[in-house]
Amino acid sequence: MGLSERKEREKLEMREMILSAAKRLFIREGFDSVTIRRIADEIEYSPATVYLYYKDKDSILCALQETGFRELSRRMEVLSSIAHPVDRLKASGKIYCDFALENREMYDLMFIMRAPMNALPSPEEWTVGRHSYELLQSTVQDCVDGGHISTPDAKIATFALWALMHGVVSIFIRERAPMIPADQHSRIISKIMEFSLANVVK
Amino acid sequence: MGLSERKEREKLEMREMILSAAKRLFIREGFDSVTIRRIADEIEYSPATVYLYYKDKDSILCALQETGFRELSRRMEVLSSIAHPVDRLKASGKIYCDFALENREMYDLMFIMRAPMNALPSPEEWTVGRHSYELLQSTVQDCVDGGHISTPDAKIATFALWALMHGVVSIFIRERAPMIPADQHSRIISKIMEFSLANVVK
Amino acid sequence: MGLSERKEREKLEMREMILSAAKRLFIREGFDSVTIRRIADEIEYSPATVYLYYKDKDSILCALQETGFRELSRRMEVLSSIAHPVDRLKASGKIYCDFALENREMYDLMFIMRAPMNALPSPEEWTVGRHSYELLQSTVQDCVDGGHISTPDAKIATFALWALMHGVVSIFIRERAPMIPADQHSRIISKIMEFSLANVVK
Amino acid sequence: MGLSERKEREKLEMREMILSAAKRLFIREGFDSVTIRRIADEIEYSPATVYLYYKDKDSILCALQETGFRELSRRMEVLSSIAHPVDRLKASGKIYCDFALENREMYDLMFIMRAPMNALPSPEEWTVGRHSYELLQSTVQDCVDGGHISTPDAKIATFALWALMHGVVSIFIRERAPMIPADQHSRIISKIMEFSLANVVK
DNA sequence: AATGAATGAGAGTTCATTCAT
DNA sequence: AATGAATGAACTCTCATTCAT
Repeated sequence: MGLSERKEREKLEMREMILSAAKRLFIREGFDSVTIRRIADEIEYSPATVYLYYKDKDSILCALQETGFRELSRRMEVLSSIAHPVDRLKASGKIYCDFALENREMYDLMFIMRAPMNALPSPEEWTVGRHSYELLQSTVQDCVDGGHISTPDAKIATFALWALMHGVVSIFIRERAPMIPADQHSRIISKIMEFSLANVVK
Repeated sequence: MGLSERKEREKLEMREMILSAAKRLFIREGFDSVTIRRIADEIEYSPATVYLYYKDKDSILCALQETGFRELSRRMEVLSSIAHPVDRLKASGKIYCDFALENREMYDLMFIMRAPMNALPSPEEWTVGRHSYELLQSTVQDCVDGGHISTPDAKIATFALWALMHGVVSIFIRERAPMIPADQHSRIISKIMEFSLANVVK
Repeated sequence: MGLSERKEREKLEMREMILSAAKRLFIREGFDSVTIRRIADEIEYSPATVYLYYKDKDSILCALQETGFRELSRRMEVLSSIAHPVDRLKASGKIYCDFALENREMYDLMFIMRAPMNALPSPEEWTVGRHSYELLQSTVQDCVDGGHISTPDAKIATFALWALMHGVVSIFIRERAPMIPADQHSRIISKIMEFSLANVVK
Repeated sequence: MGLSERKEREKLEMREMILSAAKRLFIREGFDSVTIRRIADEIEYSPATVYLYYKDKDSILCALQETGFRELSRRMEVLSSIAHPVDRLKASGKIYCDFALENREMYDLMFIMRAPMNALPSPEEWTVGRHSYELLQSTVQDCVDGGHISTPDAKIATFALWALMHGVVSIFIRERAPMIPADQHSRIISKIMEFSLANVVK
C-alpha cells in the first residue's frame, strides 16, 4: 500500500519534472524550442520516456496551461476576503496583471498562443478558467447592484474590463510597445487601471 | 541611368509580386501555409529566386506587416474630415476594430505574432505604425482639451483605449472567447466601445 | 509433483490467454494492431509478463498460426463421414474456401503473411497442417483410384487443386480483384470450383 | 532546348536510380528494409532529395509496381504471334509463371503485398494490368469459340486459370510448400499446368 | 510470478536555405 | 537574373524488448 502510494507519487513527480522542464525551455528559449526531444534532454531521459507520462506534445502544453490557470485561480482566492465590490474589482485587476507580468510566458500560453488550443478544450482547465471569469463577473455585478457602475449589461462591462487588462498585458508581452521599457510596465498598468476605473466606477 | 532606373523598378515590382503572393497565401490559407516554396509556386518562380529579393523569410513577413500598417493608416485618413474630436475618437475605434476583424491574419501578424518581430524592427514600418498611434493620441488630446475627457494624462488615456480595442479583438482572433460565436464579434465590440466611451467621454 | 503439475497447467492457461487475446485483436482490428502492448492490455497484464510466456512476438504469431491450422483441421473432420471421394473432394474445397473467407486475417497469417514464418517452422504446426494436406491428397487418390480423375500423378493433381483454391481466396483477401465486390466472393468461388471440377472429375 | 531535354532526362534517370535502389533493397533485404532513409543511403543522397522525385513512399512503391506490370505486359507481347488459341493459352501461363519465378519480389509486390495498394490505384498501372488480363480473357474466349474449352462462362474460366497460376506461384514465393525445394518450382508448375490444361482443353 | 520504468532504433516527412550553373 | 538540385537539421511518434525490483 505504502508501495503503491510511493509509485503513484513518483509517477506524479515525473509528470511534474516533464512539465517544469517544458516550462523552463519555454521561458528560456521560447515556444519553438519546446520539442519532445529537448524536453527529454532537459530531464535526461529518452524521448520515448516522455510518452510514458504524456500521450503527446499537446497534452504537455495543455497540462502546462492548466497549471497556469490553477495558479491564477489560487491568486484570486484572497478576493473573497475583500468586502467592498469596488475594492474587490481593483484587486482583481491587480492580481490579473501581476500574474501576467510575473509569468509572461505562461500568460502567453494561456491567453495568446495558438498552439495547444487545437487539442480538446480540456474540461477541467476550462472549468478553472471559467471560474475565475465568473468571479470577475459577479464582482462587476456587485458593483452594478451597489450603484458603483452604471451599465445596462454587466456582462459587457465584465468583458470590457477583461479586454482592457488582456490588451495591455498582451501588448507588453508580445512587445508591441517597444517605446516603453519593461521596468515601466507595471507602473503604466497601474495608471491605466486608475484612469479606467476612475471613469467607470463611482 | 535610364537603365539602372528600369532595373530598380523591376526589382521593386518583383518584391511587390512576392509580397502580394505571400499575402494571398497568408489570407487564403493562414500563416503556416506561408512557406518560401509556396510563395515561389504562387509567383511561378523558383524558391531560390525569392532569396534574390528578400534575404530570408523574416524579411518577407516584416514587409508584409508593413503593408498591413499602411493599409490601416490609409483607412485612418478619413478621420481628418471629422471635425468633432469625440466623433473622431469613435470613428478611430470603429476603423481599428473593423480592420482587425476584416483582416484577422494580418492583424495577428501586425499585433500578436511573435514571428518576424525578432527580425530588425524596420524603421519605416514603425514610422507608419507610430503615425497612426500619434493620430489617436492627438484625437484624445483634442478630447481632453475640449473637456470631453477628464484625465491628467492623455498618453495614458490613449494607451488605455488602444489596449481595450486590442484586447477585445485579440481575444476574438486567438479564440479565447469560444462562448461567443464569430458572427457576434462585431456586435459585442460595438457594445463594449459604447459602454467604455459612455463612461469616459462626456 | 502435484505442485509442479499445477504450475505447468497455470503456465499453459496463461499461454492460452495470451493467444486468445492476440487472436481477438487480430480479428477485431487487423494484423497491425497486434502489438505486445495491446495484447498485454487486453489480458490486463504488463508487456513484460507476456515475455515470460513467449520468447518474442514471432512466437506468438506462430502459436496463433497453429490455432488456425487446428481449426481448419477440425472443420475437415466431417469429411470422414462422406463416402464418395468426389463428394469428399467437393466438400474439401468448400470447407477450405469457407474457412478462408470467414477467417480472412487468420487465413492471411497462415498462408500469405511473411511475418512469423521467418521464425522456426514449429514442428507441431506443420504436423497439423500436413495432416490436412494429406487428407486432401488421399481424397484425390481415391478419386484417381475410382477412375473419377485421370492423371498419372495424384500428388500434382492435389497440389493443383490446392493452388487453385489458394489462388482465388488469396486474390480476394489481398484485394487484387477490386472489380468484384466482397459480397460476390463466395458465389464466384462456387462457380470456379464448379467449372474446374466439371472439367477434372468424371 | 537540348538543355531542357537533358535536364528532363536527368530527372528521369534520377527517378530510375531511386526506383532501382528501392528494388535492390527490396530484393536483397525484403520489404521492411525499404525505407526512405535506406533508399537515400543506397543512392548516396539525402532523404530529402528522394522527396524531390517522389512525393512519398507509396509513390515509390507504386512506381515500382508499375514497372513490374509493364515488364509483364512486355513479355506478353509475343503472344500476338501465336495463332492457335490453345497454344496461346499455354504460352500465357508459361510467361506468367516464369515472370513470377524470375521476379519473385516484384511479383510479390504486384500481386501479394498489402502495402502500396492503399495509395490511389494509379490509373496507368491498372490500365497496364487490366490489359494483360483482358488479353488472357480474349485467349480463353477464343478457346471457347473454337470449341477447345467447354464452359458457359469464359470469364469464370479466365479467373480460374489466373487463380490457379497465382495460387501456385504465390505458394512458392511465400514459402508455403517447404517440402518442395526451390529448384523444383519450375518443374512442378509445368506439371500442374499440363495436368490442368489436359483436363480443361480438348 | 509479475511489472514499472526505460530505451534504442527507427519510421516518414518538412523546411529554410545554399550554391554551382 | 534565375534556378535546379540538393541537404542538414529538425520534427513527432511507435515498438519490441530488457532489467532491476
